Amino acid sequence: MQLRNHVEWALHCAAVLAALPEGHYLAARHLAELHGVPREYLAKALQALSQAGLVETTLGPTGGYRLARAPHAITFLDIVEAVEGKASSFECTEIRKNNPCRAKNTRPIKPCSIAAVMWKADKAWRDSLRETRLSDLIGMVQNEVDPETLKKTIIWISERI
Amino acid sequence: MQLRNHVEWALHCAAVLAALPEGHYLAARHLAELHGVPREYLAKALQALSQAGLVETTLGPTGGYRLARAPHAITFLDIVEAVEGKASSFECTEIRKNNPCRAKNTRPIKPCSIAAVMWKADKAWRDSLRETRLSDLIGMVQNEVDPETLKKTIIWISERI
DNA sequence: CATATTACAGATATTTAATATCTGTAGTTG
DNA sequence: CAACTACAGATATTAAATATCTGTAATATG
Repeated sequence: MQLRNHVEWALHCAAVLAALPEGHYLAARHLAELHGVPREYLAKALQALSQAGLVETTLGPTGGYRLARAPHAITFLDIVEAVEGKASSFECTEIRKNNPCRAKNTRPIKPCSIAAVMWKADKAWRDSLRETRLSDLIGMVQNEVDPETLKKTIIWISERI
Repeated sequence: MQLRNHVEWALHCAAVLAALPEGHYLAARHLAELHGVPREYLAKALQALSQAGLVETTLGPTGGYRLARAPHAITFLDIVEAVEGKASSFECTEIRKNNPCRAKNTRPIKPCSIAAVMWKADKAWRDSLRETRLSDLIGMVQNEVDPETLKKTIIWISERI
């Protein structure tokens, strides 16, 4: 069970957008170059964020993406669900109804307790993702990169917005 | 992000094995028929349980599978990890190192805080799965199926062990 | 107004993983 | 010995992830 790389890309892009000066847009082209990922494919992930209402876009030169809400109002879960979907990681296919001992016209089966356990775990995963907001990230990310690179990156971005 | 159907099958099979009378084996063929899934493919999931040491097997007629430990000593996580692996649902590909502003010989990057959040959520998922044991299931499953089917199923199994 | 640039939807191709089956081998029971 | 089992490994099929391409409409700038 692996999350798509879109999730990783979208999270890193969102972290960058969260640090962007107020009102400016950053284009998909620059986000792709900054992270070293294919531009056209990253665009799909960004469009998913757009459809979920997490980012705003504008066209033309100086166009691109910016957050639609304040960083503290966007959680990891928002982003993960935008690109990966809201469906549970466990799908119950009701194999109980394949039991050869079960009469066809038996009354509807009660909820599957195995599925319930799996769904509870899925909920725990989502609850955990909901606990962290983009605003929590800003300090962390700036602290984990070396100062020289951080300085250059800020300049690099400022030249493209 | 979807778990493989092997997970669902393995959990239902384990629930059946947990209810088996002491010392008896149930063959993959019967587990497949009971759940209405392809025998050869289910066998792969059962073999994964065997390799993880969760079930014991024996060959020949009357051969098959039984739990290697008491139901209270086997958790959902044991079974999920046996068939799905222990790798985290989030893989960090370190796209930070693709930053064009970063000098090649920069000292090793500190742990990625985005990955840390994702791994924490993965841990929350696993912690939740570890909370439920096969022994917890026995009562639940017997309560969710109608009495007539349950009775017939117990007989059906008893004729095959 | 003209040009360059953008997001975006949709189609298409490629690669990888999931699903499924088949074959042969070795051990077990009666 | 005959029938049955688990199991490893090879192979085939199907679906999903990954990646690219094309055309369209909107926007800023000169």
